[in-house]
Amino acid sequence: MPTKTYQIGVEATMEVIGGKWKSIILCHLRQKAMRTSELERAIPQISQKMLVQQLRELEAANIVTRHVYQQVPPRVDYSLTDYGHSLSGVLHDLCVWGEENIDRRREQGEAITLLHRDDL
Amino acid sequence: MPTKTYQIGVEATMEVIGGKWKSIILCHLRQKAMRTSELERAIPQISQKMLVQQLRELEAANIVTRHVYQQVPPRVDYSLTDYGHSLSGVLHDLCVWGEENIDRRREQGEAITLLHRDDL
DNA sequence: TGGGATACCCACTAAAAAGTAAGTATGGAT
DNA sequence: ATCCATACTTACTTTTTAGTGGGTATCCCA
Repeated sequence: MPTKTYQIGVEATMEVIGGKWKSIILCHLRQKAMRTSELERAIPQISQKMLVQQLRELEAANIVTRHVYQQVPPRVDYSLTDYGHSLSGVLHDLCVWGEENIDRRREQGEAITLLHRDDL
Repeated sequence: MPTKTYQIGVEATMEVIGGKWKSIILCHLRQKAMRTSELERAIPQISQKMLVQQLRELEAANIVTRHVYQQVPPRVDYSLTDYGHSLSGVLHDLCVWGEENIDRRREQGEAITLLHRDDL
C-alpha cells in the first residue's frame, strides 16, 4: 500500500475538521452529547444525509462515538471521544475568531448577523 | 441586499481558512513573506491557478497583502496583514494537532509520513 | 531577433462535495 | 390494521471546487 504523505500538519487536521459541516457539528458536540434530532435542530440547514455522513466520518476518525440506547422509537446520541476532546481548544478558538471576524465586518458596514455565540 | 447570517462563529472562520489550500498557504505565510515562486516550491502539489486564486481570495478577506516590486522580471510577494496575524495562533494549533494526529496514526500502524513540522 | 525569467489570465474539463426526495425498519399506542 | 416517532439508507441531481493546458506581458541579454 502506498504511504500517505503530508507536507505540513495542518493538512491532516483539515482532513478531519474540514468541509462545510464537520467543524460545526464538532463545536456543538464540544458542549454536550447530542442526539441526531437535536443536532438537526441545532444545525437547521444541514440535511439528514449530510449529518449522518459527517458523523460516520468523524466516528471513523475516532473523534466522536455513537451510543445506541435500546429503545423504541430508537434513541442514539453522539459525543466527542477523549481524542475528540483534544480538538476542543482549537474548535473554541475557531469559533471566537469567527465571532470577531463577524463583528469586524459589521463595523465595516456589511449586513451580517451571528445567531449563537460560543460562550464558555 | 439580504443579510448574511451565520449560526455559529466557526462558519465565518471556515469561509476564510477553509478549502484545500488556504490554511496551507497561511501556515507558510505565518513564518515569513513569500513570493509566488517560493510558495509554489513550498506547496508542490498546488497549481499556479489555484495558488493565485486562493491568494486573491485571502487578499479580498484582508488576510494577506500583495506587494509588487518595480522590477523586471516581475517580483511580487505576499504576507499576512495585521489582521491576518490574528489567525497565527489558530494556524499554529491546527499544525500541531495535525502533527500529533499523524504520529498517532503511525503508531497505530498506518503508513503515513509528514515532511515538514511547524517548529516555532 | 529571439529566448529567458516571473507572475500572471483564460477557457475548458474533471472530480468531489453537497443537496433533494424518496424509502426502510422497529415496536408501541390507538 | 394503521399510524407515529426516530434514525437512518439509497438513488439521483446539482453545485462547487480543483486540475490542465494553453496564452499574455515586461524588459534584459546574447
